This record gives sequence, C-alpha cells and structure tokens, in this order.
Amino acid sequence: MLEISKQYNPKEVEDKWYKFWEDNNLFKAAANLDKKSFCIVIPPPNVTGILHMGHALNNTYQDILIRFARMNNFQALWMPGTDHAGIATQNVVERQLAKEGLTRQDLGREKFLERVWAWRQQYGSTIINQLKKLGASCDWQRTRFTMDEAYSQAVAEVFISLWDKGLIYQGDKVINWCPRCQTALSDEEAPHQELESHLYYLKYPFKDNASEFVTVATTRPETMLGDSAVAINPKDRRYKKFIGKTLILPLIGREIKIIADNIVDMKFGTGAVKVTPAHDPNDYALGKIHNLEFINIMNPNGILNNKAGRYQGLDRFKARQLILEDLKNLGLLEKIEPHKLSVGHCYRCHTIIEPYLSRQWFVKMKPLAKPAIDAVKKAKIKFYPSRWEKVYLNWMENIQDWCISRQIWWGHRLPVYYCNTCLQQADELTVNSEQLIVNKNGIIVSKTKPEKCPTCSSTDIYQDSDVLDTWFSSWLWPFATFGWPAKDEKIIKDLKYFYPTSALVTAPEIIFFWVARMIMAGFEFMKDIPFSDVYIHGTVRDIQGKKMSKSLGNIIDPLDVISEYGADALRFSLVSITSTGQDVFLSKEKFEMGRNFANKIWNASRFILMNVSEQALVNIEASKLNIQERWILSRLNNCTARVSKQLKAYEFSESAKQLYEFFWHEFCDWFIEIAKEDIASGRQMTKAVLVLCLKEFLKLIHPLMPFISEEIWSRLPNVTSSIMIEPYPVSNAKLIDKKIDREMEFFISLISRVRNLRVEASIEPQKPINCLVSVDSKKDLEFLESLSAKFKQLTKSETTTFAIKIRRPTKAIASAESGFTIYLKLEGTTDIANQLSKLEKQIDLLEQSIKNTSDRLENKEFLKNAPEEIVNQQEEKLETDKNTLEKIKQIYNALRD
RNA sequence: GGGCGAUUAGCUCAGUUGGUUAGAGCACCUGCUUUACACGCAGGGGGUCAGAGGUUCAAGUCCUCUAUCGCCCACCA
Repeated sequence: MLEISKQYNPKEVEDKWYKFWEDNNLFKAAANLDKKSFCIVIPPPNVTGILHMGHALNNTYQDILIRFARMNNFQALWMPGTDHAGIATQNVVERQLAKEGLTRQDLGREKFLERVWAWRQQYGSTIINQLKKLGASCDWQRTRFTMDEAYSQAVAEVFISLWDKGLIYQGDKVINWCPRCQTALSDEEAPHQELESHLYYLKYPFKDNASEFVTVATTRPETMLGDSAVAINPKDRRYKKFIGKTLILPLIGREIKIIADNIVDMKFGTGAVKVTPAHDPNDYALGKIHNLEFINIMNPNGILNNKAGRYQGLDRFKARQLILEDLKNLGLLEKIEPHKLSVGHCYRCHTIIEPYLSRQWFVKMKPLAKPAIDAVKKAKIKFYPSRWEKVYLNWMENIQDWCISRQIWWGHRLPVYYCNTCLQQADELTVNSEQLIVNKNGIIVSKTKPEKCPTCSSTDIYQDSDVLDTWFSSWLWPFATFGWPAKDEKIIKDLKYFYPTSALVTAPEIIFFWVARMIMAGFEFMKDIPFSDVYIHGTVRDIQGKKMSKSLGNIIDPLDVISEYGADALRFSLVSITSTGQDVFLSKEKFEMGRNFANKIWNASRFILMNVSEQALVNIEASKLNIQERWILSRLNNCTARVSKQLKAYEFSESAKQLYEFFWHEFCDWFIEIAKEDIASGRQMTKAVLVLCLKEFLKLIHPLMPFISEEIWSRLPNVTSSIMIEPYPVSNAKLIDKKIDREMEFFISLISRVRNLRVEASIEPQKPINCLVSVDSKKDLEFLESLSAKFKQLTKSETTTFAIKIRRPTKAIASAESGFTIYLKLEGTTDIANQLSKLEKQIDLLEQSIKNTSDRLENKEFLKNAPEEIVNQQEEKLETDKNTLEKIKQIYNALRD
C-alpha cells in the first residue's frame, strides 16, 4: 500500500480509465425494452471548435446527468456529434487559403468544398478528443455530423416537406446582409449592439424653388443616394401643404416626391423621413405601399455601385464621410447631433450588417410555432430555471419568418432547381403582399437533380447556388441523429425508444437559434416534443464579468486546467461554483478547490487502504455498531438522500456542496479522526464502516468526479468491475438517526470548546490537560462516558472527569454551553483579561438573545399566529440561553474574583 | 421602449415553501513537521443582507418605489 503517492496525480489516472471505459463499451447504449431510456443529445459543437470553458461547463452537466441516469439503471444514451457550422467553417478555410494568396473563387466551388472536407478530415475531431479529456461518456460510435449523407437526406426531406405545405417561399425582402461574409443572415444571426453615433440633418431642396428645403434626419446618410421619396405624417401641419411636391435629391439630382404615411413619427427628428426602399426594412414597406422605386446602391461587398453616381467604387463608410463633406460644402448639411443607435452585427465576423434588398428563401414560422407554444404553456416541456419560459414564449409569440438561404458554399445546398426554359417564358416572378412567390413556374424542388423539367421537358436545368442556414440542419438534431427519415428497422426501433429525449442542456443565447426551433421541428416532423426538460445554465465569464474571448485574451483554457489540476478538479470546481442559471465568473485559482478536494479524497482513501487488509470485511450489523459508526451511517444516508434529490432537480452545485461537506467535514474531520484509535485497537466493525462509507461516497461522487472515483474504486478490496455500472446509492431512511445526530453535535461542540480553551489559555498543543466536564443530566453523562476514550483522544487530555453539576474547581479556566460546563485545571499563567472580555462578549450576546426571545414569547399575537412548533422552539431556545447565561456568569464571576 | 438577472464577510458566491445567533470557498490572524493529506490540521476575526417604504406575530426571503451594474428583446429614420 505504500506505493500510493501522497498527492493525487490525475495525469497517471485519467487517460487510463477513459481508455478502459471506451474499450469496454461502457458508454454504449442501444434500445433495450427491459430498461427505461434516458437520452441527451449533445449540443453539437462546431467542427471548427476548440474546447472552451463554456463547453466544459455544458458538457460536465450532461455527463453528470448521463452517468447518474446510467447508475440509476436507465438505458442512458448521450448522443454526440458536430455541426458543420457553415459560415464559421467556411471563414476558417478561406483564411487558410488567404495565406496561400488564394480566394475561394480562385478554386471554384467544387475544389473549395474538397478543401473544406479535407480540413474537416484533419481537424474535425479535435473537439471530440477534448471532450474525452473532460470525461464525457458519449456513445462515440454513434457520432454524427450534420453534413453526413444520411443527415443531409433529412435536411432535404424537411425542405421539401415544408415547401409542399406552402411553408417555404422565395421572396424579395430587405434582409440582414453581411458585406464581409457576403451572405444573408437570419435576424438571430445579426444581434444588435448599441453604438454612439450621430443623427445627420440633410436639406433636400424643392424642385420649383431651390432656396426652400425639407430637412430629413438620418443615421445612415450614404443611403440617401438610393432615396426614392420623403415621407411625412399626413396629420403634420408643418408639412401637410407639401404632400405631392417634388424635391431634388442632392448630389444625384434625381426627382423624388413627398408622400404621406401614418407610420411617420412626427416627434422624431424633423418629422420628415427620407425613404430608401432597398436599404431599410421600414422603407421597404413604404416602398411597397406607395409603389416607389427600389434603388440598390450597393454591391454585395459593401462597395457602392453604379447607381451611386460619383461615389461608385467607394466603401459604404468612406462614402458616408465624403457625402457628408460634399453636402456640407453645398450648405445642405443642417446639423449633426450625437445619437445612440443599435445596429446589427454579423454574429460570425462582427461586421456591421447592411439591411439589403435581395431575393432569399424563407420559412413561414407562425404555423410551426403554435404547437411549440402550447407545449411549454402546458408544461410538456419545462425550463430550468423556469424564468426562461417567458423569454421563450415572448419570442415565439412574436416570431418572424426565418431567412434560410445563405450565399456561401459550405452547407446543404438548397434542393431547388430552375428550368431555364420555363423561367424565360414566365413573367418576372411576382410577389404578393405576403411575400409569396405566386408564379412557381420554373422552380422545381427535388432531392435529386431532375433529368427534365416536369412542365416543359426541357433539360436546361440548374441548381440554386445557395446553401441553407446551419440551424436549418441543427433543428433536426434530436431525431435526424438517429437516422430519420430512413425506415430501417434499427432506426425506427432506436427512435421509438429514445425519442422524445429526456433533457437538453444549453446556454441562454442558444434558446432562439436552436432550442425553440428544435421544439417546432419536433412537432412538425415527429409529432411530439423533442425533450421534456431544458436546463439552461449561465455563461462563463472572466473574473471581471467579461465574456471569455480570444481577442480579449482573458481565456482560461479548460485543457490547461485539466493538465494542471485534473479533469475531476475542473468538473467539480465548475459545478460547485456555478449556482443554477447564474453566470459564473472564473479565475484560475478557483480550480484549486476541486484539486484540493480530489487530494483530500485521495488521502482519506489512502489512509483507509493502508489500514484495511485485503481480507474479507466483517458484515455490518446494526446492533453491533457504536455511536460514531451509527452517526456516520446516519450522515451518509442523509447525504445520499439529498444528493439524489438534488441531481434529479438539476441542483448541481447543491449536490457538490453536500458531498464536499459530508466527506471533508463529517467523514474526514470527525469520523476518521475518531476511528483512528478503533483501527489501532483492531476493531473490525470500524474498518467495515470506513470502507462502506468510502464506497458509497465514491459512487455518489462518480457522476461529478468520474476519474478519481474509478481509480480509488479499483483499488478497494473485492472490487472487480467498473464503478460506472454500480447502482447509484439509495438512502436507507432507517439509518438516518436524528437522535444520534444531535448527540454527536453535542459531543463535537464539547470537543471544540475544549480545544478553544486550550488556545485561549495558551496551553501548548501537545501538552496533556486535565479536564472536568459538568453536565446537566444523567442522560448526557451516560452518553459522554460511553465516548470518554474518544474525548481523551480528541482533546489530548490526560485525565477526564465527567459528572453531573460538579462544583467549580479552584484554579481553573472554564467554558460553557447550554448542556455543559468545561473546566481546565490551570497551571502557570493565563491571560485573564482576555478571558474576561471574551466572556463579556458572550454574555452580551446571550442577554440580547434572551431579551428578543422573551419579548417574542410575551407577544400574544406571536403565540396566537405562530405554529406550535415554532413556539416550542422559541421556548426551548429561551431555556437553553438562560441555562448557558447562568453558567457563563458563574465562570465570569469566579474568574474575576 | 419593454423584459430578465444581480446587489449578502476583503474577494467570489450559497441561502429551499418567511421562523433560533445569516453560511461556504478563497484571503486574513494565531498556533501546529499530531505517521492519510501543508492541495493539510486546530483555533479565530470579519456582515445595518444596496437604499426607502409596506405586508406580517416574524422579512436576507413577500410587495412597491429608488439607485447602481450586467444581459436579452424591439423596424425611433
């Protein structure tokens, strides 16, 4: 046993056990009708991803749930996989190409995609390997990728199904456009951030009188090049008379009309608003209603085009500066005011979004949202913490159509084909007020390329070049990972068994992107919820509360923490620090807690293993247990009950604290210390209890700290199989003994008092003392006498006398609590003044407390309203306080004399 | 403009349905090479629970308002 090192070294342990678990297929889960299923689908990390603290937290929770369920005899499946992450991945590969001086256009679509697949081949499993370091017990043989052939079939199937139902349409709309990525984005992909900007007041002269103007206010002056009207509110007295008049658009010289619309806010700016239908969603609506010209002034890359006159070729922000200068020179810039505005930013590259008119594909969301709203309202799906339900419902009830087409190459290409012949014959596609394409001629939606056009039999057919939003594949994750819509027997069996899944664990920023859409897809395609519980955890931040990001340089790399402190330390620290749903502020030092705890577990185990031989342990018989053994079993079962309850309720940090408290402060601090002498004297029952407690504790902690628990487990006598497949401990209520708990509390406070007295009296730590304990009742006396050897051992006293109400010995210092007074024979000098002041303080506190309590008990309202239990409690408290006060006063008076 | 969260010890945070003297980890102070562990042991100091009002026999906990910080949503050009 001596080969066990003094310090726990996770490096020697973790990889070994992970390999063992994988080699023995312990993460594997197939449909098994003899067991209940428990399934979690992993939030698929991006293939470009590297493990960060957010992943560490997210996956630790999932692993805890899965391991807990597995040990509770569920058929537990954690379905892993990665997401192709369209824009993100394309950006990574394009950056790589740029280093070679190439663009994706240089390669062409096909060659570029080959490059991406090659990249994926090389780096795509990085994050999977990192999850393994964390201890994630996913069924890796099932690992899915959103661009797998089967998965892509599911995506196409879904597109076609929605198209057939009229829920997908192509339309011209002002959408969020990223000029850097050069693609459309959904509203969720263009989060707004507030900027300190300006409101510019521009003067537009009248056609018939160039010395008169209408002043408009705008935050994006460059868009004036595309103006096709100025709008005012018809009720606005200032402008009423101008309705229908013509203005000359400065710099461009185009004639534009003044129109009236109720949408215009008279109080904002000047009350007159420039209308740019191709570059603003509101103006677009106005343009539709008033039949205005849609003038697109910009190329997809944010450079102004030939509609921009002499500003053609300039970047949108350079053009803004120049236009302002020019207007100023012409005397047409009235003023500039500081103005806060919130602007959309590309969620991938943070470039400012351009509202941009283009033809895109959309999903009509309102019909999909309905069952998804009901499911949450009727609690078929529950959020933890529940406050997220409101956020979810608010979004769902105001849901907008979803722009799903992206002008990039990496992703699922739209299963849409165009017949050139039909398109040429068809009139320009007309769009009705709902943005639905009315004339579908020429559009063919199909899983594979049709050989000829079903309408005209032409073979001049080409595929739409757009790909689908990444989330258009992710929203199918809970069932497409099982192989839906294929009809193989195995796939159907698995789906039926594991779907709906049990819990989904994710961060709040993913609720709209993914959680909400999965719920909608679940109802639409599986006719059922995708999961019943959604656990939303907080965001991991640095110690100043900032999000961790590479650019801020405030990242704590989980892999560093693992290599320095171990995966168990990482997991345990994260979970204990993070309270339900709150953001967590991290610094490296915080992981010391987990490391220290692992080390404590290690050393306590080392101690037990050094003292327990390989021989068969005696059976534990309740009747043969002594007080401390009964006590620790009571505490163990109390802990077991609470931890199980907490894990079922997603109270992870509570369970971590519970386990920490039990193991460190009850088992190690008291039981092992007390047990040392019993071990020395060869008491077999104590050894059996030690081993039992350790075993049960290891099982309890295993979901949180899988590696160290497995390592120690494997070293225990008579252990042959993995702790992973042990049944999770169940609390035995009969062993929870409140009376013993109270008695031990009494004993513990007695020991603490003695130790405290020692320090106060400056008695050297090792010096044996003579201790007299006076108790109030015979019952207490008997109890203490049964523990008298332990008392001596723990207080290092040479002689100990217990008695009922002894008289105070001369030359002694003393200390008291309600049930006892302790006297230490005084030798040499002691700091009496210090003693007195301590006692005075104690007296003050007690007197205050007694006053409060008796006031309460004299209050008739209190007696009338408070439950009996509380009244009794207060009466008891008054008694014990009085009792203690009396004792302390005696000590005080004696000492003073 | 709406919504949510936070404000408790020097720091980071717990505190279940209101009910004894408000807890933990870290940091701090005093001791300790006590043969499991200094990543440790023993003892200790430290809080007007952001502020104001209210409900109640009883408020850190419930209600209202205020302040500060943070996050999310929203087509104020």
